[in-house]
Amino acid sequence: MDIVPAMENMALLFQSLDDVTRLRILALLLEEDELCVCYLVAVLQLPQSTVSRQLAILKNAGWLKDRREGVWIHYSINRSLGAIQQFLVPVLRNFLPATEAARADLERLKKLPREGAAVLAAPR
Amino acid sequence: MDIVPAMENMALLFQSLDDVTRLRILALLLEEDELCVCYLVAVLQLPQSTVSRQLAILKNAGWLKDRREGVWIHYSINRSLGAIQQFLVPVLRNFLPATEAARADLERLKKLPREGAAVLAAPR
DNA sequence: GGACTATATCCATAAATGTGGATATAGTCA
DNA sequence: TGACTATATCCACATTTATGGATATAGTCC
Repeated sequence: MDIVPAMENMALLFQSLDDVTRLRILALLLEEDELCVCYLVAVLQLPQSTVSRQLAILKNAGWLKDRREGVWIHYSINRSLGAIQQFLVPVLRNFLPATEAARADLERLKKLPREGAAVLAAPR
Repeated sequence: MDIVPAMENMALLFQSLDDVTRLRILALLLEEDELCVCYLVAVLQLPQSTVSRQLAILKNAGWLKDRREGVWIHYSINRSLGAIQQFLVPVLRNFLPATEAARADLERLKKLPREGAAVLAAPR
């Protein structure tokens, strides 16, 4: 990783945003501080393997950070983003929440039991 | 095309930026008002079919505009960009020219005979 | 019309990417 | 230890995308 991002890295960064599932995840995490994978699976209504893979891609691209708490792994927006990403966050904040997909996801999230409560048969 | 861009369209927009060749073209056209395909082929040092195809993708994504002048077709940045693209242009302006690839391309462009002159056996 | 050139499109192929079920890993609780 | 759960990773498959040579299209000049 150089000081000046190479063009190749810029392309990879944009590539990390070219998938609807990834954008849906980012839209959710721009609103909610932190979400565990099981919440995301419930909200996105996609197979767990799919969600997990896309989370890994976003984390790998530097967008996300994860934190383990027992069995759960919570994902959140990385606070120390790269230079380009810092420019892109306002773009995402401006346009993602206005999309129908993001609106529907947030709606679904609000209907779920709050953090700490069991979502999908969480450990007692 | 809705007033509010759908998430799918956002993904497609980012996808149009996920290729190094396309970023190189945009970097050039952010500096130079207009360039014909033959110039781009000479500067990018790629097969004409490859350049032409990527130009079509950028044009289709709304980034570029083309103008025919005889046999030549000149491409330039579309001045009426979509809302998201208007946000993205400053990002591109900030980061693309600093890359080594863009610097080398501009260098190569400066060494070519100026517009109006023949580049590669242009018609007399 | 014929020769020539710039550009777009076609085509077959190779490489990359997404998908979701199955499996592996790791933590919790009794 | 054993049962259970959350998450990551594996795998086979389908889809998409990029590539560049070949060909088609269209304009220019004689």
